Amino acid sequence: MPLVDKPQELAKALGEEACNYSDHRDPLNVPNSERLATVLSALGDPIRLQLISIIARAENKEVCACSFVGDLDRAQPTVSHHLKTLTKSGICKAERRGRWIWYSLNHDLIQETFTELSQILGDLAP
Amino acid sequence: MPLVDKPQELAKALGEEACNYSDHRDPLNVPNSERLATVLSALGDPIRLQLISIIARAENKEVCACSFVGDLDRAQPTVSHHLKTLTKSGICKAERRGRWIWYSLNHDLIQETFTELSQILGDLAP
DNA sequence: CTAACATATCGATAAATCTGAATATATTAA
DNA sequence: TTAATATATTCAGATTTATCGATATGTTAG
Repeated sequence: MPLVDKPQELAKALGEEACNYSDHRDPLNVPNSERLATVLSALGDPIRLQLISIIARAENKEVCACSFVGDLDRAQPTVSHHLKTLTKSGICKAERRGRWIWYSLNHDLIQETFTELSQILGDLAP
Repeated sequence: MPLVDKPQELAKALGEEACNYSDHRDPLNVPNSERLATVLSALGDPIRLQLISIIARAENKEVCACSFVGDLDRAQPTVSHHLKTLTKSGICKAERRGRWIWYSLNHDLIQETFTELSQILGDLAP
């Protein structure tokens, strides 16, 4: 942290090339950054990305939990743990039908997350 | 994990409503899921999202490291740690100029990540 | 060279996360 | 009700991550 309030002005006064230290007003606020981070960190795991990919490729866009375990090199409680992370973050919806529980993607949340990230990043997002 | 190979066929044979257990071929492969997860988990932290937002909003799309510390409620080594995470994941580029180090966003990587996620998710991405 | 500054790294601690064996819960079939 | 099945939860250990004080490194000014 600079020891003077506005080092760039001091530097200019001294004829130096200075950093562009400036007040960054309205940066992404803390609640929004935390909400977004919850979704993005839920996406940021290889097993969870594979789970999501399996759901997205499924015929009816929903997959029975029993179907995941064989495909992912993880034990059943681990898969269940990751499904819970996805559900808690809002990325997945879980619906019990009889003995089985079906997982599907929450399109709206994912869409919103993409949009918000695009806005934060400015013109570089798709 | 089902104890029979194809529980849905067994169930149909028995006249039950069964889950749609099926082989999910070519799911997102492990190396790709790990590469994507690295970028997404780097994005999935409130402090790092704020860092990114500050860079994206900066006049020249680059920010001197000295400028972050005052804005984020974290000590200098913590900010440096997060900047390293962003740099190692490829999201940020760091360039030293004189005494200062300037951080900018790697537009290409972010663009590619968005695109890959969109492909995985099918038609629900922007 | 020395001092001042900007930033990174080290080291230690606390907290969070991943993993799976064992077990509990919920549902259905018999 | 009992057995079988599908899934979640509990628990514990291992690994990773976040945090920051202290310190090291690199740069510039004098």
